[in-house]
Amino acid sequence: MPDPTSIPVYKPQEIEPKWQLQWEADGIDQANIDRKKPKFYALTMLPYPSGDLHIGHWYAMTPSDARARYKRMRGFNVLFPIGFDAFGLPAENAAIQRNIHPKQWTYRNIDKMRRQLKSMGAMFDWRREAISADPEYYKWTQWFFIKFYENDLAYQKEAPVDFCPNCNTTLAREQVQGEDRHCERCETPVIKKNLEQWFFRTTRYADELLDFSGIDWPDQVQTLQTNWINRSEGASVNFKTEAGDDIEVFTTRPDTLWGATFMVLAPEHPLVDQVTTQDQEQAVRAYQEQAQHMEDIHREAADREKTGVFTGAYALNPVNNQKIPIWIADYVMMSYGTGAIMAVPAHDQRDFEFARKFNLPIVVVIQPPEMEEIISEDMEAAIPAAGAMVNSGPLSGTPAEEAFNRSVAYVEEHGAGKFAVNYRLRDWLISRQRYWGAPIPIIHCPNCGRVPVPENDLPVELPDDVEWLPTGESPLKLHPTWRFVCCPKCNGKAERETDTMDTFMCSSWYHLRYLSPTYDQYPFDPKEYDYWMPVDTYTGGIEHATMHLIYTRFFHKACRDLNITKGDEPMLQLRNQGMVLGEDHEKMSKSRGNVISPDDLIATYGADTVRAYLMFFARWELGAPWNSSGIEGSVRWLRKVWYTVLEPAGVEKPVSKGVLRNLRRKVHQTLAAVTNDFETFNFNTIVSGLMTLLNEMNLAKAVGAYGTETWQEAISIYLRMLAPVCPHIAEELWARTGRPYTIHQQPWPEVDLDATQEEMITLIVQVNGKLRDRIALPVTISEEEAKAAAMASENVQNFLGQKTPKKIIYVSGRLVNIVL
RNA sequence: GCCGAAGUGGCGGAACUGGCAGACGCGCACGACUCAAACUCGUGUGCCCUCGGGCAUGUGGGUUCGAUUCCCACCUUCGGCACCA
Repeated sequence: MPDPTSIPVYKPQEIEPKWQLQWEADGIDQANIDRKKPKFYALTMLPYPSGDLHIGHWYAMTPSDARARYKRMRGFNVLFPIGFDAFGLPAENAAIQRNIHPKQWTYRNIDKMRRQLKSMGAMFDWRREAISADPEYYKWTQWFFIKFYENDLAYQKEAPVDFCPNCNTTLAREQVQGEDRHCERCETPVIKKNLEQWFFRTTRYADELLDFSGIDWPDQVQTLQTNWINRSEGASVNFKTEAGDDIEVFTTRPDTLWGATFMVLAPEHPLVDQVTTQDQEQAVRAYQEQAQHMEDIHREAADREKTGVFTGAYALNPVNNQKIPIWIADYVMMSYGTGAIMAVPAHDQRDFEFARKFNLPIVVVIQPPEMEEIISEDMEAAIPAAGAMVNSGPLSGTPAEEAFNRSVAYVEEHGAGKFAVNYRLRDWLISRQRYWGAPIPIIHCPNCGRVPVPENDLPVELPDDVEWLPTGESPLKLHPTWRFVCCPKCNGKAERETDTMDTFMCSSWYHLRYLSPTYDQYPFDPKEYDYWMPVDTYTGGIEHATMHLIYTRFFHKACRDLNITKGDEPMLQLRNQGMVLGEDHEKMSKSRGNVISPDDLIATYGADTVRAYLMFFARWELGAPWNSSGIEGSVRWLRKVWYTVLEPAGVEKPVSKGVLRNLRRKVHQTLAAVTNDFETFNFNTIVSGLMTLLNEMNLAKAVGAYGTETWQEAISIYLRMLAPVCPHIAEELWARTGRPYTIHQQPWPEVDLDATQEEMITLIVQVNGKLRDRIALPVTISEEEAKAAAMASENVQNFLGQKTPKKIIYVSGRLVNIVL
């Protein structure tokens, strides 16, 4: 009998740092161009350096790392980089609250998080780390801005923008959330401000962004992006006021044009002042003021009663020259379409409600075939359905199918409008009135206008000596020297732009900076680009569906058109993980006190156990609540792995061939399943498969399989399957069983298909679809033999009684169903 | 209101292409080891039962020899959008 005390104890706290240092010293995770191998660029969304790596980071990154490791063992040359999204508001808030410079706060946090990230044992190539707040990084962020500016993809305009009074900065439309339109970061309701702001022309790419045909992205993300962009086809139609001013409207129902009985402008519409008559001026002003106050919170709540005011002016319906009143009402949004609508109360519910409230005429112009003739006086609601056109002058009688096209053709022929496409997507507002971001590299010159900073002068570095005064203005505006410069063109007195860029700008191209973070001739080394791009698998949270993931696609396409990048899409495959909730099933937060700290977990259990549990305990894309006792299962599993491999069996009797054949079958069946699961992101069944196999191995070990050739193969395959999930223990056991360093550069084992074949089947015997018996039979059984065996079953006979079966269904090798 | 996702034991979850529902793990119960406890190991664990079986995958229908899986309607939860013209 072996002496049990001679078996070393599994001490993850000892072996994990040991291997991490070894791997780093040997550079086994360094990714270098190697044209002999197929490349694989695996990317996990870069973290914000908040100062503490939380369990959500681990949950997102561990399976991504495991899959990258798996791909490497499959023979790919894998790039799996990491960096930090280091600009942004929290650093500045810390500066104000705790009197620490944002740079210092950020880089201190990065140091801490780098240590925490390393404790995961991920295969990050740290030589490629990129930090968006480094001048060497944001030099290129600024360079991209200038390229966009020079090619009319960036522009400045005064616009009503969403402004967070708490964060003291503007927000992109998608950073404003909920019915009360609050700031995504601090939940303060936003206000509207008219400001000169910088925008990127994302709308130019709206149509192309709707095309997902070249990429393997989750349906959910495609849906979210499609809804966000919200493309609608219709017509833009020009209405003239009696005074001759043009009011352009967009409509998706040009077939209802003859039913337009009034017009509505948004209260902020620029023409309102111009068209309003003297009589109505006071009422209009009052309404505008009221709308401006309301706007902040309630205006977009759909169930409000309609309100509005007549401007006193009239427009002419271009198709029938009818004189129709122009109203203003807050149910028309300045931010959508043209901020003006033609109102067709008979066929639009909102217009209907408005017309009823203010006694405006309702004219039916569409007659759906299945309805009786509609009398406008009797209507209780608008009729939005399609139908033949009626009361529509020359187009009366046009059937539903032709109504759209013929009415568009009609307005086009009469010069009143044209076919048009409208999007909900808006241009991306990138200006931020904050310090801790990449300065927008523009100089405002009284003579030359907006002048881009010459490339040689990049980066426009952030000054370190800044003060935070409670004025609500960016410290850059208050800096005595930074702001005032000479114009690069005329050398006259000029001023720098003091807005910085939205941090989503930095994260739109970080996957390119990873390729060559120290390269100083260009944002990236073209050689590296040509080898590694595009990203093969991108992983991260679904919350970025309508922000980062739209921006980065836009960015790539814009750069493609500027001959900077190649191909239509930056990331071929996208997968999203879910969220780890607290044990109370609530979202983890400090205030709830339900936060699980990964640092504590690795101190207690070791990284491998935490990795294994995170991959096992939930479906990755869904997430689940944390369970403190659940992790004990992973602890036991790895301990069992340890002893299964290292502890001799002490069984004397010779093992049977059947046991070995059975073991080998289980090993190769598991290998096939695990391989498939890695490809399809089913991480939880990878671990459960390995647990099941370990149990089988221990059964075989108990009857003498230990030490045989089959056992050796089982161990070799088992450890290699384990390596991506739990890299440290796999390496340790690989070394302790005398196998060559390093397990992480071993080939993924090949499935022996012959070995996976079963010799026996369990035939399921049903009577009328209900399970009545199970019979073990050789896999070679014929249909007749199987049916005969089923009929011979005692239990089946009990159910059969005197009856003769109507039909006997046979599913080869699986089941017999006897139908009475 | 519209769009999308998800509903399976006490819990997290598994189930290939329509074919044994509940793999794996947690928890729980009992047993072994121990002076004792923890650890570890073993056994059991959907519900009901007259021990033959019956009922069970959100609810109600349907298709089928057979449905967690396909179809229809509905309910609940979560996410997104929302007076979108």
